[in-house]
Amino acid sequence: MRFMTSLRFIDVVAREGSIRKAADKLAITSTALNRRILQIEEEIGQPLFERLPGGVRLNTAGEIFLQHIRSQFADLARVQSQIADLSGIRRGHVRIASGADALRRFLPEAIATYRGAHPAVSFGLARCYGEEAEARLFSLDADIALIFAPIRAAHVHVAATLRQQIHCVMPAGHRLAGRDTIRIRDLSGERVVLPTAQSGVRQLLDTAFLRRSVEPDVILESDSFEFMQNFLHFEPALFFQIPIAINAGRAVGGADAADFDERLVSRPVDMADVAAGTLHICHLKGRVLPVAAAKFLDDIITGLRGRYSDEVDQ
Amino acid sequence: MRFMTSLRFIDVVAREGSIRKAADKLAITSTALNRRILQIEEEIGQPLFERLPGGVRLNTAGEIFLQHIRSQFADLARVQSQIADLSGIRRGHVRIASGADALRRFLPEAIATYRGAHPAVSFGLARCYGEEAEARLFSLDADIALIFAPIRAAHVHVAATLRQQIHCVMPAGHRLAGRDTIRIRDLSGERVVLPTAQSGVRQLLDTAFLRRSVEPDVILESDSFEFMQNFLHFEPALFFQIPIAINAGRAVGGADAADFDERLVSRPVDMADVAAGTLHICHLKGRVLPVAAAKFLDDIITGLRGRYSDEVDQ
DNA sequence: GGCTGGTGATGCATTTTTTGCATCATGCGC
DNA sequence: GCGCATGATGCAAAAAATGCATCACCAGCC
Repeated sequence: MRFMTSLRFIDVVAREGSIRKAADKLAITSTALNRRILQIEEEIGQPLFERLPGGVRLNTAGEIFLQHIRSQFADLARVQSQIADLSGIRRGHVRIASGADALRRFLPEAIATYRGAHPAVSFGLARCYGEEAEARLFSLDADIALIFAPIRAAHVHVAATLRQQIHCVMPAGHRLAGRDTIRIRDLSGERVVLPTAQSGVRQLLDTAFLRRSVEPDVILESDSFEFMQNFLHFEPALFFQIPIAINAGRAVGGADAADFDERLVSRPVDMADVAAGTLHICHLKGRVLPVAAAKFLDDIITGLRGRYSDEVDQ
Repeated sequence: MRFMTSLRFIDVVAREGSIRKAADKLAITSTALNRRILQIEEEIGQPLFERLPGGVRLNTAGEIFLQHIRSQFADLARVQSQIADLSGIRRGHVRIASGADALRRFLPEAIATYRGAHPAVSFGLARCYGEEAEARLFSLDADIALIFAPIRAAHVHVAATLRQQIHCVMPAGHRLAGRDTIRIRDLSGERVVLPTAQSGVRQLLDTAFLRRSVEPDVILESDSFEFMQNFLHFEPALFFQIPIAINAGRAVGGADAADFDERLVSRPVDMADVAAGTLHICHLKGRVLPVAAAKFLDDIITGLRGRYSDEVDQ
């Protein structure tokens, strides 16, 4: 879009914090970029950046204007996708910010299914924790966010929630594998593998450990569920996931979960010990999503309701 | 705003229905304008106009895109007003679409009061009937609408309502001037002056006449309240208004309404005959108004609540 | 105190883009 | 069929954006 280049430039300058660096990134000279910015500032009637010896930084007016620019871009994308939709083929690009839980099985399957119906739609996925996911919604770098943690910011609209009980995953031969449910007191002294402190699963577990005064033997912390799961093949230990991370939305069980690692079993942690967490499926409040994103959002919500019925709220 | 000229051009072409006419209006040649449009269509990837022998007309994609353009302009205005507000002085331009009722006394006073506090804010007023006012909100040609009629469109957000009983205005010496309230049956055969059929007041009256099988002697129809009121000085007749049109929001009475024409008196029409109408104060649903418009809206609503207390709803 | 390495701003020549004129092709109304 | 309107296009002139070289400024550092 030719007529938005100057605006895109401002966005890049703001992100880079320097006109010269931004010019490099944009493959133009710093002087051309500088003059575009000066021109826009003149048209606005006020400077948007404060000039520091080490570069530039947005002032308050700039912050307001940048937010406007980003919303314009997002809205243009929506309009383009809507126009493309007129010709029958659904086009577009859907940007998702997701925690590590949903991207294991659920999102790959959901995206593949959607792309089966609409091959012209492309996807972008950023793996991040709740707070960053919310920030991405706000800066319009993401259309949809899947957050397994409480929602902090008021600008986030929760389109649907999915209650998820924490499950304990262990080697098939583990002494706790015979239980139907796992109690927190069973974990005392057990070797456990935990997600990092920012993770929603970890926060629920930490609360439970504290409340029951249980101190497990934490032998590994990681932000990668895949790594932790593979680790269990080499050293017997317990680790924790929510159902959606274990198999793409089907009921959790032993043998019937075909795509789940056969050498591992998962057992729910007793609800009396650990409260169920909530997966929030969100977008930015007040925003009209592009057609592709809106339909994808619909699809995953109806898909989840079909599989989880009771646990999905809207 | 240099970077939006092409978009503004599209808006003008769409309104004019012809590239050449639009080019005249924009003081450029038709070829330059034509090429700008071709360029944008190429960037979008689809034509926005269909070419007819007598000019151009938006196609579906064009309709979508034009709506986007208008919302961009409105949003830019909001951003500019917000940025200007940073410097302490409130600037901006508020565009109001109002029926003839509110612009008699209420709006002039409200605008003057507001401008007393914020002299850098300018106003635009378009007098129109309900349906057009709603269209103006939608096309972003108006920020705020005051409509004394039922709201038809779903895209209109009603920020506040004001119930208004219809009053009958007549020369001080009229035989009905002695009554406390006017009954519809009193009007049978009386000479009356009525607003045009699109007016909310007229619609309420027509319903009442029909229901009570009363046929007054309609000697004049007009869309100008001022004209009708002045007419009463030359030929005794009855005409009808709502309180807000008679005096800028104060209780309606005889002598205490100082700014009301002294040779005329107004009496409420009995509520058993004519239902009270509703003045709707609205803006476009989902839209964030510019600072100046938002504050003005607040002001008039709180102002009305102060005067009318009971009849104002939010 | 001066030097270095970074920043954004500016004058001037060059390149790219936009504009205007003249003209063409087309379709409606009389 | 003619007149008159429309939008599209080739080509030269005007305008705008760009790139180069350079200036002015500031922080950190020796």
